Formats: sequence, C-alpha cells, structure tokens
Amino acid sequence: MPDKSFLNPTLVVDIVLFTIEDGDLKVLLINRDGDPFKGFEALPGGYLLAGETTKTAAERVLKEKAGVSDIYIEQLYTFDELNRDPRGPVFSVTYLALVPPGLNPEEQGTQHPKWFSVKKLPKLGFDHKAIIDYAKERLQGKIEYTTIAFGTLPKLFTLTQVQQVYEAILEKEIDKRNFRKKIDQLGFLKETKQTLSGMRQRPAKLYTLGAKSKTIKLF
Amino acid sequence: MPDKSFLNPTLVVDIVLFTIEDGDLKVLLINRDGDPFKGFEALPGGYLLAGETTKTAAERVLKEKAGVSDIYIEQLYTFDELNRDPRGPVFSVTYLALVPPGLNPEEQGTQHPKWFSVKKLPKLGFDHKAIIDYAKERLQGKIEYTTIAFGTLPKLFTLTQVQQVYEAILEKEIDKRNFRKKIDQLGFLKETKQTLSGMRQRPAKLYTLGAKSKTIKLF
DNA sequence: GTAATTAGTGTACTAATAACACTATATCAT
DNA sequence: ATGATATAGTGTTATTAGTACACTAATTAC
Repeated sequence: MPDKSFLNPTLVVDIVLFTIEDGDLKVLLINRDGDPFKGFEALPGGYLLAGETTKTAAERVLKEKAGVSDIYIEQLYTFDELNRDPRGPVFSVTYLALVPPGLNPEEQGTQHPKWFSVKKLPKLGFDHKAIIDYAKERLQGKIEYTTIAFGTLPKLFTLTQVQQVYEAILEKEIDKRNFRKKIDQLGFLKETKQTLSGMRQRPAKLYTLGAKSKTIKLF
Repeated sequence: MPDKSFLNPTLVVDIVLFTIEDGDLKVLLINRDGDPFKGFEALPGGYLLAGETTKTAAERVLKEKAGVSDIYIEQLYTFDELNRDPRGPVFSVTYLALVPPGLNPEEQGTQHPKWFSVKKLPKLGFDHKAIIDYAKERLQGKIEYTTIAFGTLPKLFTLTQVQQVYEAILEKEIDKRNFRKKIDQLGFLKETKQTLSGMRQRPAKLYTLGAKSKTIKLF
C-alpha cells in the first residue's frame, strides 16, 4: 500500500452525452453554480460513491443530472493533467454516452442542463473542451466500423434519419443512393412493416437494428 | 471535496509493453515475488509518485523495470472492477507501449522481466490477461489506420521487416507485392542509400519513416 | 386536383483490393 | 570459380468497392 511519498489523486467521472438535434451534434452541459469556474458550462460529472465502478458512477450521474438511463455508454479516456483542476490533482475518467433526440433534460435534471451544438461551444471549465473534442473524434472514428451511430436513434427509424446521423457526426453530406446501397449490402438493418406517416409527403419505411451488428466494417 | 461516503480507490498504472520477436507478438511480464498472486506473472506497473501523471509514472516504471525509455506509449483504458485486486478497490490506468526487438530486459531490470508470446501466455495475476487482450485488440485496430507499427522497428528497417510486423500483429500472411504496392502509394517511407548486407542473400534496402505519417489511412 | 415535400430507386465510371510467379544479388559450400 | 541456397525485388489481370449523378412515387396541404 502506498505511503506518504505516493500520490493518490481524487478521482471523478465526467460524461460527454451527445445527441443529434436538427442535424447537429449536441452535447449536454451544466452551468456551474460554484467555484471553480463558477458561471462556466461544464460536463455532467461527480465523485464515485462507495461500491461504484466508474461506469456505474457515470450512469448514476446521468440519471441524476439528465434523467436518462439504459443508453449507450463507453469509457473514453482518463484525463490526468496535474493542473486540470485548480484545487489539486483530480483525475477524470471520462465516458462517451449517446441518447436519441427528443429528450428535454431541462425539465428532468435538477441543475438545468442544456444542449449545445459542438460547433459553437460556450466557455467551458476545466479541460472539458479538450474532453469534448476527444469524444467527438472517438465518435467520428467508431462510426466508420461499428454501429455506434444507432445509439442516437430510437428503436424504429427511417433510412433518412440514419443518414442524417451520419452526416451530423461526420460533418459532411452523403449521397442518398450510395448511402442506402451500403447500408443494404451490410445487411444489419431489418425492415419493419410500419411506416412513418403524418408528414406532408410519402411515408418512410421504419427499420430496426438487427442482431449481428457490433463490429461490422461500415464506411 | 469528497466526504466519507465517497470512494477514493487506490490508483496504479500497468503497462503492456509489446515487441515483435521471431515473427511473434510478445509481451513483457514480471514474476511476482509477493502476495497477492505470488509466483504468477504480471504486467510491469506501480503506484504514482507525487507530481506524476499516469503517463509519467508509466514511463518511469518502464525505465525502472525494463530499462527502456523514449519509446512509443499511449494510454489504453482504465480498469476498475472492484474486485480486480483482492486487497480492495485498486483502479489501474493502463498503457500500451512498443519497443523494437533486440532488447534484453532480463539483464536490464531488477525484477527479471521476460518476454512471452501472446499466443501462449502463462498464468497471470489480477485481470492482466484481459488487459493484454485489450491491448492486442487496440494494436490490431490502430495498425490499420496509423503508423503505430513502426514503434516496434528500429530507425532503419527493410520492407520485409515492416511486413513481418504487420503479419505478426494481424496474425495473418500478407502478399509481398500487394503489401509493397500499398506502402509505396501511401508514400510515408523514405528510402535511404544504405542496405542491410551480411545475410547470405541479396542485400535489402533500408528505409526510414517520413514526416507526414501519423493518421494516414493504411490498410 | 394541383402544388409541395420527402421517399425511394439504377447505371456507368473510377479506384482499391486480391491473386498470382519469376528474376536479381548476395553468401556459402565445394 | 561455380553452383546451390536464400531472400530481395518487381507487374498484370480480375474482382470488388466506391463515387457521381436525376428522375419517379406517395403522401399532405391548400
């Protein structure tokens, strides 16, 4: 066991919760009501409780602060710059999480979290800007060879919605026919008999994510 | 700051140091001379010292236990199962590191580390088997789109050596002409005027890694 | 019933990948 | 010296994947 010359930093978790809204990748942030970085926005996060792993703690924080559970979550990176918190060495085990759109976190959480487009982020406390950038890179990387993108979609979705997710995350336009051709030949989507009608246009077929869909080579 | 109901686990670093020897991916392990897991092999690792980040600590441990420095190293994952250490909650921030072959760690380190092929690992303590598996997956993934493989090669190397590294890491054979064609069209290797002679065959040209070589799309 | 809006579809060209075998140049043995 | 051995080095063809591009279909709104 470590003696006095060893360092045992405080450990926290911080979560980068993304969603796609209006074709834009958005991240959930909470305005800090105390020092340090009072008045700045910051990622939802917190300390570990006894008996918690970092993942359990991250899931609890998401439930408490954003009212979400049972969503896609994966460990991102451990940020450990010694001066990342002015109070002393606080290492942050960070998580990347995804929710479908339509969630109104302001009504759910206790600290009034809000969605911000990653394209115009406000002033952020700590190293949270770097954490969000890293999370975005991870998401952009993994969308190419996993089905992670479907974490931002409801259980039933249209092909246009899928394409919009890819376009928002990759920040580029994709040709509709080529996109559908590739989705089709990968064969991990299951067509349902339902359609999405009520729009002022032709109804779109609804799909679900099939079984064999974790590490297929995508784009 | 956390009060008594918060958990502040002990933090350690563990390093998965790989090399390629005889066409095989090998990992450096140290036989444990104390409990827990006395007599089992384990990854080199240790506690943080005051003023260290996890990366600094990992580099120090590598220097102390394997006698290596200035090598490729990247953070891998933070393992935090509550029962991964029988003594209590000990979270491990793990690193993936690479060295060129030819290093004899047994003569360098104080605790007689040895190379083991990842294909036939001995009994390992803690969750170190899972950590090595994860490191291997990361390496296999990153070799496809980065130049990480060159971390296991000396500054000057032949194309055959490069191919052997790819074959060892990906655990499959690659066609020589197709391999060289792709390496050539990616254009991040610089031919030198030196050759590797003294073998009982035609001398091979020696190459170095060029500048623009971090995130090129490879295989 | 006509305008507006998004859903849904195929073909031709280009680029990347995969399969495949021989010649070149050194050392070694005699 | 010369022939055997061992690895270095090199092109072509066939297949597969990726890219560019424009019209018809089905619904709702007026």
